[in-house]
Amino acid sequence: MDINNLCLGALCLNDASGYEIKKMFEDSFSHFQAVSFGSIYPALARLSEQGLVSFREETQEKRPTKKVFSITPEGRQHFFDNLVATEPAEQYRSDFMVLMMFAHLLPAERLEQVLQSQSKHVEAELEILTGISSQCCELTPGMRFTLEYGIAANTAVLELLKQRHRPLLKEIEQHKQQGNKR
Amino acid sequence: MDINNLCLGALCLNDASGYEIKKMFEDSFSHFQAVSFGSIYPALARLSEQGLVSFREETQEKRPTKKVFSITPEGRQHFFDNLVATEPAEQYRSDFMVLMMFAHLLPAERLEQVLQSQSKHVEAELEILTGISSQCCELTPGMRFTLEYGIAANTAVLELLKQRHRPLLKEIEQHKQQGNKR
DNA sequence: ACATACATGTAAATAGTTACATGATTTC
DNA sequence: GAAATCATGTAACTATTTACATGTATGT
Repeated sequence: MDINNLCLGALCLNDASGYEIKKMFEDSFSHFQAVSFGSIYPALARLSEQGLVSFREETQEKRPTKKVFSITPEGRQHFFDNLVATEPAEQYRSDFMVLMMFAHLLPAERLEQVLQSQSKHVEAELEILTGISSQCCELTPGMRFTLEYGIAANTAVLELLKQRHRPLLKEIEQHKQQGNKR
Repeated sequence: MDINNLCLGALCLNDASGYEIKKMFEDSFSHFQAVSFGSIYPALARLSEQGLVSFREETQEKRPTKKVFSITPEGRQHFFDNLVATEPAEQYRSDFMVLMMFAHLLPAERLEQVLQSQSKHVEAELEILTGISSQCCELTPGMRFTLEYGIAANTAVLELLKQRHRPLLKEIEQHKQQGNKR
């Protein structure tokens, strides 16, 4: 799903400025989609040209004037058509996994750091997800499901990380010594 | 981790041609790193220029001649330095999650398809991972860990998908009707 | 005084993918 | 006769990020 449709999706939920869309993404979508100002603003300009969104300028006291975008009926239809045609593809890119593939080349202290850092990262993710889940009551069932999904995956890998942390370090040290002997 | 270092990593495990590196990636790394011929061949050319890999041409009967690359001691050092400095970052991009965020906009049949397709996808992934795990005995402990990690995550979400599939469809239909009444 | 939050936007750089070009051999 | 596997490589395209440019207000 590209940035244009992601912006339309965000505007389906609420009217918002480019800046606010970025925040919406950081809060709700950041776990599975990335966006930056450099892609949001050009996308909103394109969508506006195509008549898929409209905007009004809102002057604020003590804050810069902002452009608040609304999705138009055509925009809604466009988003809907695209959504229905979107295949549920996924991709997971992980340098952590690459590091583990080559764990036998890493110094023991570095490996220790890597595992610790990964655990912290997964724990933090888990806290954010459970936080949203408990704080927000106005979520759609689908949104609630995305949270459950993230919690399930992260809980499982966190348990694995805790269980296997120490044994793994030992196994890898043993493996290194076997390699040296031969 | 960029394509240059990924190629060095592959060549750390075995001498290989560009074509074979692609296959190695498809077999072992595809779950967490993507590569294509369009990036591998230029990368090998660059690495060769920099003296980080060397190659010999191997003529084969009934097969095209291939360039078999080997990592040089400098290449090994370069890979090692980069590996130690690599932060264990991760990113997960998912159109499935986007679809679920907007599940209340999807027709019931399409939502059904999406959930089914996701389950199939996770099941397939799980089969591949358990297959590698049981067939290969010569894996390093780190490599074995990456398999365990993938299996843990996929098992957890598959269970969730199975458990929540039917109830979720109902909840979303209810939510749609509530929205219409208001 | 410095960082962060608010707010919009552009341009260069990056890093890849997709498609193309070429061609033998084997399997269905 | 078509599709898949083996094999290398280039070039155009795409989509994005990063950095820059500009400015106010608030908190530390």
